[in-house]
Amino acid sequence: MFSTLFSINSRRNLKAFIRKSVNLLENYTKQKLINHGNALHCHLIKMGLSSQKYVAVKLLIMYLDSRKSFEIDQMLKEFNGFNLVVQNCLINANLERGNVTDACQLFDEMPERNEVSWTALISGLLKQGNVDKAMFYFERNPFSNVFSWTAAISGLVQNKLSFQAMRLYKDMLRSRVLPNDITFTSVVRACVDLGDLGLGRSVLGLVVKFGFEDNLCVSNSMVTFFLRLGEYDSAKKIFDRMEEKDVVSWTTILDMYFEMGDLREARRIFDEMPERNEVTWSAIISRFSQSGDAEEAVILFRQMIQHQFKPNVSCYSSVISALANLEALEAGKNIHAHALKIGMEMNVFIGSSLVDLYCKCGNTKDGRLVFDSLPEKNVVCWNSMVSGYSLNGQLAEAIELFNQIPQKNNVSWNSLIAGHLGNKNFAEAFEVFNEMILSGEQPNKSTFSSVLSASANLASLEKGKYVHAKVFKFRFHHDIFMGTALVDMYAKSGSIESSRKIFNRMPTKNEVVWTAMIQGLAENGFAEESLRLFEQMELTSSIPPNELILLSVLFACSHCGLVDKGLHYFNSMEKVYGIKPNERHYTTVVDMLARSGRLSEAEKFIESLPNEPEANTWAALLSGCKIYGEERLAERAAEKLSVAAEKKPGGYVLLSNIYASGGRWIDVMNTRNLMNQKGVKKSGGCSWIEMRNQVHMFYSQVEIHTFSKDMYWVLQLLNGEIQSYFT
DNA sequence: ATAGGGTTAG
Repeated sequence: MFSTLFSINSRRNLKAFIRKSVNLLENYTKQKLINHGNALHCHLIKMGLSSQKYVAVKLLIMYLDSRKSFEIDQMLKEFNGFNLVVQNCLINANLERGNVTDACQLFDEMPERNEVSWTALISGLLKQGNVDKAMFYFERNPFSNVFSWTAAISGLVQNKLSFQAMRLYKDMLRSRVLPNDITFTSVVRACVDLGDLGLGRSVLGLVVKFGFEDNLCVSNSMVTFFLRLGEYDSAKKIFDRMEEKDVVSWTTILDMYFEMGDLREARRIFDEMPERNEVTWSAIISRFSQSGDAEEAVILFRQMIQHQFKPNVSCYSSVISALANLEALEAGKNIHAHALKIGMEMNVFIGSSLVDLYCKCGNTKDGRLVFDSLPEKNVVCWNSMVSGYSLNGQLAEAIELFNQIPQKNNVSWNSLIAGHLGNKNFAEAFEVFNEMILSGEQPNKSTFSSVLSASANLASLEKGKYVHAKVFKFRFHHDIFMGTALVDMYAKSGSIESSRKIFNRMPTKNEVVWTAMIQGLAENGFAEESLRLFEQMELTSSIPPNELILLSVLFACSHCGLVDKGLHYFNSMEKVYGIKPNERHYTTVVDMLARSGRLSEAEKFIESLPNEPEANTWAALLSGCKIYGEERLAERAAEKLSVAAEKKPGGYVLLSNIYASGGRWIDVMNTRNLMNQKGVKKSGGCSWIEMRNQVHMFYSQVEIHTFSKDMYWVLQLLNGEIQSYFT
C-alpha cells in the first residue's frame, strides 16, 4: 500500500518520503487508523527510518493518542539521542488531552529545557484555559523570544483576557523584543474585543513602522478590526489597498456588507468573489438566516452541497435555525439524521438549534429529548429550551427550567418575559422584569420592547411611565424601536399627549411609528388630528400607507362623520395605494355609513362585497338600525348576524351583546345556552385596578380575588347607606 | 503560535 513511496534512490527522494510519512502518520492519528499506522511503522523499521527524529515523534504521538502503552515504552527506549524533543512531545500530548498535572510534572522533572519546551508548555496550558499556571511558567521563562511572548499574548486573547494581553504586549515592546506578524494579528484581535478604536489605530501605526502592513494576515485582521468597530470606510480602504487578497479577505468584506445591511452588495460580492470555501458558505447561509430570509438560506445550503463542499458545524447550526424559522420539521429531521451520521449531534451549537427546531415545530417533547442528551450545555441551550416551552404555552415548565439555569444571561430573562407576554400574562411579564433589574442583569432593547408591550396591554400608565424611566436610564431613548414602543404604550394607556411628545421629538420616523401615532390618535378620539397627521405623512414622507394606517384613517373618518372623505379613501385603497381591503376595512366602512344614518347605502355596500362579511359587519349595521329605528332592516341584519355567528365563536358573544342591549333577555339566554352546547369558550370579562404597586384583577361571574367576600360585604353596606340617604 | 463563519430572546 505504500508502493508509491518506495522508489527511494536519492537524498531528495528520501526527504520527500519522510515528509510524506509524517503527513500520513498525522492523518492516521487523526482518523484513529492505528492499523494503517502500524503497517507504516513496520515499513519504516525495515528501511531503518523508524528512529528518524520527525518520524519517531509522530509515531510516538500516534501511540500516545491510542493509548498503546507497550509501543510507547518500546519507543521511549529507542529515544536516547533526542530525549529533549521526546519530552517536549510527551508534554504536548498530555496537554492536548487535558492532562495538565502530568504535563507540568513532566516539565518540572526535565533535566534540561529549551525554548520550545517553555513555549509549548505555556501555549498548551493557555489552550486548556489554565491561565494562572501558564502565567506562573511565563514569568519564570528564562528565554525571552518572540515565540513565547506571542504564545502568551494569543493565548490570553483566546481566553477573552484581552486587557491582560495588551499589557503583555506593552511589556514585550518595553523589553525590546520585536513583534512579528502573528503577534500583530493577536494584538489586533485583542483591540477588537476591547472595542478600543484609539488603541487599534496606535497598533496600526506600529504595524506600518515594523513593515507588516503588506502582510496578508495582519491586513485581514485590520479589516476585521475596523468592521467590528463600525468604521466601514476604513475597513473598505484597507481592503481596497491590499495587493494580495485571499478567501479570508473576501469573506470578511462580504460579512461587512451584511453588517451594514446592504444585502444586495453582499450578494454581488458573493457571486463574484474569486474563491469560496466552507467558511464563506457558512457565513452567507447564517447571514441570510439571521436577516429573516430563511428560504434563501436553505437554497444556499443546497447549492453548497451541490458544489461538493462539506458543511461544518456552523453551517449545520445555521441551516437548522433557518428550518426552525420555516417550521420545516421533516427537512429539519433530515439534517438531524445527517448530524448524527457524522457524530456532531452533541455539539452545543447544533444541539441548541435542534432544540429550537423541535420546539418551533410545536414538539417540545423531542426538543427536551435533544436538550437532555447534550453532555455540555451552555446558556444558549438552556435559553432555547426555556423559550421553546414559552412558545408552546408550557409556562410552568419554562419557569422551572429557567430557575435551574446555572448562569443566566439577559437572553434567559428575555425569553421568560417574552413567554409571559405571548401567553398574555402581562402582570407576570412585569414581575419578571422587576426581578431581572433587581438581579443586576442588564436589560436590552428586546427586554424593553417586551415590557412596553406588556404595559400597553395592561393599559397601566403608572407601569408604562416606570418603564419609560428605565428606558431613559439605560440610554435607549434615542432608539427608533424604543420610541415606537413608547408612542404605542402611551396611546394605549390613554396618555396621548406623551405619545405626541415622543413622536414629535423623533428625528427619523419609519412606517411603524407613523402607524402607531395615527392609530393612537384615531383610537383615542382625536379623529381630526389623526387625519391631519395622515395627510402630513403623505406630504412630507416617502412612506406609503399600509393596511393598518388606512384602517385608522377610515376609523377616524367614521368617528368625526366625514363619510364622503372616508369613502374616498376606501375607494383609493386599491387604486392609489395598491392595498386590498380586508374584512376589518369593510366593517369600518359599514360602521361609518350606519352611524351617519346612510343605512340602505350600508346594506348595498355589504351586498357588493366579494365574500360573506364577518359577524362584526352585521353587528355594525344592526347598531346603526337601532339608532335610527330601522326595524325591518334590523330584523334582516340580526338574522344574518346569527348565521354568521355560528361560524365563529366570537360571533355568539356579539349576538348575545346585541340582544342584551335591546333588552331581549330570552334571546340572550338562548344564545348563551347555544354557546355552552357547542362548547364555545368566552374569555371572561376582566377588570383591574392598581393600588400600591399591585394589580388587583376582577373577573365577571367568578370570585377570584382573595378579598372578594369582604368587598361585596362593604359594597352591600354602602348600598344600604345610599338607600337610607334617599328615603 | 495567527486572520474569516456558528446556536437562543424581540
